[in-house]
Amino acid sequence: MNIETILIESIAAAIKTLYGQEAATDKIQLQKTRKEFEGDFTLVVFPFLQLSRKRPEETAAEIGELLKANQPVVSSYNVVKGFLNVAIAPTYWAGLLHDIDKCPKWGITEPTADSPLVMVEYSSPNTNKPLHLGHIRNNLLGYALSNIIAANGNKVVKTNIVNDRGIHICKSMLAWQKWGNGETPASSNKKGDHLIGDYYVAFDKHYKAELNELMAQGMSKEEAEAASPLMAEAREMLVKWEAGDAQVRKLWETMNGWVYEGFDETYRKLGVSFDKIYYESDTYLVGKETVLDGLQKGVFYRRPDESVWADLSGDGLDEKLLLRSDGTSVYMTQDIGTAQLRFRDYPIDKMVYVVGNEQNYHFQVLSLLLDKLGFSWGKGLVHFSYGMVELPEGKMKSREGTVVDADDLMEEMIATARETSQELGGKLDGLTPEEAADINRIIGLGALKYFMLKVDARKNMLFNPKESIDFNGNTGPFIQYTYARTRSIERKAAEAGIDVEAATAPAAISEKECSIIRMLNEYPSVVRQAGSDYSPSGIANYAYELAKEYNQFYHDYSILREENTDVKTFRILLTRNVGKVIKSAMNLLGIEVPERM
RNA sequence: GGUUCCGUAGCUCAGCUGGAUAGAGCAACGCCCUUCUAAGGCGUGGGUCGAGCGUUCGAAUCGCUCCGGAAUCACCA
Repeated sequence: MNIETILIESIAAAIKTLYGQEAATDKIQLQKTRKEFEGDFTLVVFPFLQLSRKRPEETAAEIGELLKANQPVVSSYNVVKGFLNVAIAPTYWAGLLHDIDKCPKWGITEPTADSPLVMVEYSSPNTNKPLHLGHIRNNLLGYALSNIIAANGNKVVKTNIVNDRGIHICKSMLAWQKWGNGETPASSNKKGDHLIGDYYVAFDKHYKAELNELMAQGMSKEEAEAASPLMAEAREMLVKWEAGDAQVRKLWETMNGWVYEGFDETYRKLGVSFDKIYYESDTYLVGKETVLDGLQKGVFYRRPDESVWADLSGDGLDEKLLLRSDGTSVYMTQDIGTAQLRFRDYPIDKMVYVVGNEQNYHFQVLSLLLDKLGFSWGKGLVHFSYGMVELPEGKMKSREGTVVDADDLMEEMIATARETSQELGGKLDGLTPEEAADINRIIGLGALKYFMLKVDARKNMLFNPKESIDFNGNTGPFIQYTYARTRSIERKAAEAGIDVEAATAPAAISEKECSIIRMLNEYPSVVRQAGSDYSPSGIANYAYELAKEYNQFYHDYSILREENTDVKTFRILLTRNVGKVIKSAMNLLGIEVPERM
């Protein structure tokens, strides 16, 4: 039983004894005692004044006195106004540290055979351009979220839906045909996704030139867009693609293949992965079938022009198009098809979509539609809606060339980590160049990942490329640095032949040590909270608080040079578990942690 | 216009199931490397928590009304 439960039960008993009435347990709220006061936990007594009919100070003192008398883990108490601060016996904290040490996966709940299956969709790229800053936020959030959900005892399937068909990819294909001269990733030594992205830009450039020319001949913008031969060719290509034209399909497969190789490299570098990838080229026809099926069942209706609609006015929403009058599918149709396929593949209990908040309305509609179509998880689907990453100039605009490329950004972060460690001097002495490079990679990406994850996902966040991401203060590297210190202490303790297992509770434990153990004790509930709130930032901020607390401890107390053997081994035990929890928290976030730095 | 989300220090952000004097980091200014890793520690300055009203013993936190910003409301994806 954890310490908070023990206290709450004792307090309930104390109130019963003192005032002869039961207090609702949810009224008994314990919080961490603020730093400026003495004690570990604080009880707010205001809610019990009606029962006690006494002044707050008196009430608090009475409860405190009874607690101290009846509950051995309570070593002392003090009262400030209506706040009862109770201190927990250091021996209790010492015992708790041993318990935590014995638990290799502290805070983590492993799934069992009958745990619910949660599918998490994230990333969802288009195959016509490389990944950018916005995708980085998406990928990091999606991956971290999957880990957090899994750590709460769920089976998790990470999935990615690749938008591999449509007019956008035809544009790249057409441009490559026209101006590519057979260029390949190998021939130009360029990542496949970047190569395709370049042709997408090339199309846009030629298309614009064409429009300008047509407008110079006296056409309006709309007329020019309708008359553009280039766009007509792209549309024609899409029709051929849908008809299964062998040549177009061949080109499509080749070029998408290049893109996937590029994406794989980016994903690998970012450290994210998927259990199952779906392609819209496979799901959009299923979506069409599912919609027609729904039409038969009377869930949807057909208009005179043959288009198919869902009427959601009963749910406070509008009418929504599902199939165009020419029978082709729209975005929503594809998502329905993807859902259908997934449901065939897995016994999904809950579906989580990691998609930007610009699509809030889309997912509101999707949830209703899936429910109407009979998907058990439709109503309860979670749209994990995250905010945009903004630049100081505002949103990223590919047309204005303000897009921050994912690969470039990662490289820059690693380069900055390298420069920083060189400036600091002597940091990576005695390591092979490979080891040093790996540490720089871990630190550079750690800075990037933590920067993205520590912010509440719902909020729009600002990224200033010019100021680049910090390595000091509330950052990934600070936490990694603290971890590296704990590992260094452990290594030295092992060299000295100290048996940490044999640590016994020393006669006295400092307040700082108790406070750190209290934080370690909190970890399971932090993980649980993050799981129910879908909040990677909760874990991130906890990891920082813990690292900060340990850093202060590290600075103010000697560990290895401590003379008292009991105290020394106890502090090493503390260190070991701080390291364990930091590592666990960072792993949940998808951030690696270096053994030294 | 309808809907949803966001407004906390100069900047980037925590805190929000109501609780004590609102916290970090960055930036500025001091101090601390003969001591287990200075990517560190300590200190100083910096706030009408967008505004108002309400609920209550108590509001950054809950409710309502404004103000400011973002997203969305396509036979685009």
